[in-house]
Amino acid sequence: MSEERATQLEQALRAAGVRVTRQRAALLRVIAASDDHPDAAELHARAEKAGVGVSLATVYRTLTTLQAQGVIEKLEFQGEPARWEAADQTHHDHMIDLDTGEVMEFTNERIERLQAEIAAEMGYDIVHHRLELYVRRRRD
Amino acid sequence: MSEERATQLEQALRAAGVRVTRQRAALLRVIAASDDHPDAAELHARAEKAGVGVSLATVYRTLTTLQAQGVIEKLEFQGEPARWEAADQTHHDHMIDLDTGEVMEFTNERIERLQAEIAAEMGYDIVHHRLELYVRRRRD
DNA sequence: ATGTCTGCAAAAGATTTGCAACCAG
DNA sequence: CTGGTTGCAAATCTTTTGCAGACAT
Repeated sequence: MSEERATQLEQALRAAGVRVTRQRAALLRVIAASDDHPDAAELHARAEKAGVGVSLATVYRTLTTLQAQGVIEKLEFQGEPARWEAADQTHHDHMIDLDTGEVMEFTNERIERLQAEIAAEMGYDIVHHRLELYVRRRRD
Repeated sequence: MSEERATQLEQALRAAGVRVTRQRAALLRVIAASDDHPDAAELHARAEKAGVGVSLATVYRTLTTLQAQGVIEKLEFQGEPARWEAADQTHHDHMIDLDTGEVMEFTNERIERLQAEIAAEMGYDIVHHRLELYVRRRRD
């Protein structure tokens, strides 16, 4: 399933004039198989574990390329290296548990709408936004 | 006005057991006098321009200290060095013009409430959050 | 007096880049 | 074949830190 998704993306990349190298194909699969939010070093480790040699420099370059192609999204949580996630899901924001480091996803249509309204009122269009809730489990 | 604010903060710092050195007093004034969102290098430059010698290392250390005291807040916009702002204003979020780099502030009570509701529904309390709108001026 | 702060220079951590060899289309 | 890619190592950029001397209280 994530395997076919990866293959599907390869077509799109080639169509966009981006060469599908051994390294890129591997990273595409590693990302498609990840349901968490790995950083560059972690993706590098997973590719190696999958038996594909890739340099860390190439991992960074590939991430930038895939982001430009709209295949992945970059997440920058407070004070940690950037993390990445597949961009095929529907839009969502993140909630980070400060105690466990766990990252959860959520969506709220009303917030999205309000944001657009605020920008519009001030004469702007939103290109993208970032909403992160840093939380702690409620203890009662 | 920002001058008295700075003096006022010095009292609070001393009361909290934080020594008010020449460097800290200067940075306090530079920050109180800034209505934009300067980064460490910029604050360093402004302090120097004000005639107070401070090392960049001390600027960083001081910013961390002032943040811990709740005097300033750290802003981390996409891919730029961290910026800082005085924490005396009421809470607000930021809107960044991608073309000009201009940073604007806004507040929306409804969004704040919705965020709290979302966290509560999932069993969490919000410690702090980050909402940034990356925008482009609407052209019609 | 004394424990906190500072400056300097070196270190650290994440990410980027120059260049020669390599390989996808 | 040939220009886009890669690996390596070095460079960059921001921020942090060890240490010895300086200073606020």
